[in-house]
Amino acid sequence: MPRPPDPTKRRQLLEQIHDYVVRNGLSGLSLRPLAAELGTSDRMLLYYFGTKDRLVAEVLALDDRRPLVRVRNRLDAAGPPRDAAGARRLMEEVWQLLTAPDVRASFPMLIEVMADSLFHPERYGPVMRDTIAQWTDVLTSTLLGTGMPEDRARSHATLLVGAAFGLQLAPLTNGHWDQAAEAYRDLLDRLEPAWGATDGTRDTRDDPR
Amino acid sequence: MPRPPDPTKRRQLLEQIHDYVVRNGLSGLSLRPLAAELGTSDRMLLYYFGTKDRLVAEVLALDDRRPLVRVRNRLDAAGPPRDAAGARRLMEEVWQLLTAPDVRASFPMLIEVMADSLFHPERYGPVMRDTIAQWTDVLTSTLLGTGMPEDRARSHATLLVGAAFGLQLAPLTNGHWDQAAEAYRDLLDRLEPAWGATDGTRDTRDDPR
DNA sequence: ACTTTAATGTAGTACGCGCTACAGTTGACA
DNA sequence: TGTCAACTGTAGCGCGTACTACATTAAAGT
Repeated sequence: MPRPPDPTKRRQLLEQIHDYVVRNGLSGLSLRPLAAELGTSDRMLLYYFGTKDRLVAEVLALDDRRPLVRVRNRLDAAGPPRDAAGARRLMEEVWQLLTAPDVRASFPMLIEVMADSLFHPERYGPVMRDTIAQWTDVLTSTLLGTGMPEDRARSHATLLVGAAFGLQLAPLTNGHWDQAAEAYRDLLDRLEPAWGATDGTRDTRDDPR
Repeated sequence: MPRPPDPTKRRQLLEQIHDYVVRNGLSGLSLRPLAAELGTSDRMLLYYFGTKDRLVAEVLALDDRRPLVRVRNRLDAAGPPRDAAGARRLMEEVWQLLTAPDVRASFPMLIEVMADSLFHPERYGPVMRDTIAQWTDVLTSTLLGTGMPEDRARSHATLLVGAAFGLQLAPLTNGHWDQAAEAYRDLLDRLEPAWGATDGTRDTRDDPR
């Protein structure tokens, strides 16, 4: 009901809520326990955010914590790879970004949101619906920069995104992260052999010819 | 109306509930709307299943509707592939099984359960925790049957499962199923080139097209 | 000093939830 | 036909939920 006149405190609160949600999930989120852990009251949360739905929406819209945004920023910053080795390095960096500790920590929540938006597409609306599509697009355009034909770029991007996503699921349940990383590297090796394989060991520092 | 002691009606009810859950999700499942759509009452559901938790557990344990069980049965029935083409055919059949309409329809629920068990591992306990690990094991042993070295078999299995899973997610949100199928086929082509070509001893990666 | 206004506490409302107590109702069988 | 046990409808309990009405504090502005 009221407008939020103190943006910094609101922002700080929002980040704390984000952390809580990442740790505890979104499906059973309840204002009172949340508020209790933040040392405040449900009354205050509603004061600042008006409604639970709006609160959740804002948590999910915390741009600088969203994996897609990070990946896109990184790819944009790097620009199109100049050679095959550069493409390979970039694809490995995508994996690095997606498996960074905080991104990894937010994956359960991300999956939760995806599952929920499959049943209720209107609920988190544009926030999530096209997440994977966006990833695919970002990767496709990057691959296009390597001179790859478009259909192959799109197919590869679809595969890379799907694999990167699916490969995160297994370790989340059983903790075998190395297997997933190895499988991803294996995929890169075989997907575009011209990119050059790192051949198992990881002494691949950038060697610009 | 009341005729039989139990088991058939209970079973029938259970299958209706399964369908409802597949359509409407599990996170917000509520006995009264569920019962209403089945033309009965919450009272009856609790009469037959005792408690909501037990009801859900039984829904998830409907073995013959679980994708993993189907895949395993199929692979068991087929036995280890006799040649490279057989392996390729089997891997394509895995995809077929995982994208069969009813399996596909149950994917959102499956993802939902996985997300939930990431936050609450005890909730669906052994039902789900090792699902992906089991898939990987099943595929690994199948690939071992082709004479592939163990580490490669495990890596490939991890990759195939991860990709098959991840590739289902994108189309669920945007409906581009052909892209996913194509990407999976692409993966098979490149993962073990020997599968696509004539028998021949499997060789390491080199020139595609 | 007075007024305004943002911030917070207290108590409560209306509702949906899982679940239960109790009272029938029905059908099989003696 | 009467009895018993399986089945089912009705009403409601206790609880947690999002959300609100009202009052109070505290500080800033004039």
